[in-house]
Amino acid sequence: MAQKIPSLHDRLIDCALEMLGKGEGDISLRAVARATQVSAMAPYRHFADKAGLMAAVALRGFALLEEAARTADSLHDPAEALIAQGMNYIVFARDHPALFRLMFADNAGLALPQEDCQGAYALMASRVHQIFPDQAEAGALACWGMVHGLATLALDGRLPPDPQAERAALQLLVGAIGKR
Amino acid sequence: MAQKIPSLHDRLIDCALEMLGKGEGDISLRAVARATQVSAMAPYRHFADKAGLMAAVALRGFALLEEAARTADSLHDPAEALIAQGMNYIVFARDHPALFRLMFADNAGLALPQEDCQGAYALMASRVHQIFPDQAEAGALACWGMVHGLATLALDGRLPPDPQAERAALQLLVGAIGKR
DNA sequence: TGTACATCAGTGAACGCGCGTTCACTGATGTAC
DNA sequence: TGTACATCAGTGAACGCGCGTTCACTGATGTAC
Repeated sequence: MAQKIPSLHDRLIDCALEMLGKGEGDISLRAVARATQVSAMAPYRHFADKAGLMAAVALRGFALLEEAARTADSLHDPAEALIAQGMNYIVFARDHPALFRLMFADNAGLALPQEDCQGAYALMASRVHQIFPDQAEAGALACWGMVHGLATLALDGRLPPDPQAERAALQLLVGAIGKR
Repeated sequence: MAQKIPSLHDRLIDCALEMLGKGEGDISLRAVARATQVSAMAPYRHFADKAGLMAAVALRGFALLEEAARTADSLHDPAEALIAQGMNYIVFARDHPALFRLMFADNAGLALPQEDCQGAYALMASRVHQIFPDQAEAGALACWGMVHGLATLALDGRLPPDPQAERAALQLLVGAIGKR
């Protein structure tokens, strides 16, 4: 069977992801082209402009984040599953700081289709709904907010890396929601 | 009595704050100099480099944030005071998006003295301690995380502006902490 | 009081840089007849 | 089967831009004697 040769379109995204993975914060279109061993102009065959490429990269990021959330969600106990989701969210951010930042960079700039960015959130909201249907909306916002805040603070060097402390904070919220 | 004439040092900071207030995200050193009606080189008389000026601006931001927290903290009921602090934190971010982003931009870059950035957090932590001494640490992290996360998500256009929803999320956490 | 000198805040021209993007092009591949 | 043409992916030189920063300078103010 024929080996699938990735198109330049996909290779550019892969290279950009890899560069972000190496911690380079601001990546330029030219640098991505360079890393892909292609001329500076080649990306324009596949993306309208730099923002187009970055949007595609961010979408891949959201898919990865959703995957991480789905893995965590496989736990049986609902509260444990919710907490695991949250912890994975934070781990994802720590593991892919530059990508995470790109994904949540001011939405107005990239204008991604909303439904593609909400997989992880939807999973979280559905667990909250299961545990505490009375205040599902506030609970989901609370969870997402806390988890996203801890992730952001960690990336910005405002928190000592201490998963136990983060888990304790999450448990406080989830446990409290569950026990009311 | 002599009118105090602000030095260029202070005027540069003021101008930078004003530019950030107008929503300009990335401000260049040259642009600040231009706005202050001074040559591109003049800032170097007062700051070692661009990072030096930005650090000074960020510090002013932290002072403003602490002030906002202090105002909110004057409420009598401890839980109400804590919630008000959190709401003011979010309001501050919405009112000064570019400044807020600068303040929390990757700490490694600016290297601000830690104690000058923690006024608002300390106030929050002390209320949490008052309400729930048993788990003061996890509670403080939970509160800060949630509030910072909601603020960040709001700035990045991920949340519809809905203070009631944010308050409900906060109440869920604070109420739960208080009632255990 | 006058003079000589040091300090200080700000100027203005210039540097080198990497960037996003434009332009006209080349050569390979597909397709109609 | 051959030929003529269109399409497509990629090249490479060049553009204009704003940036942070350097450099040598100017002119005003303070200070020692």
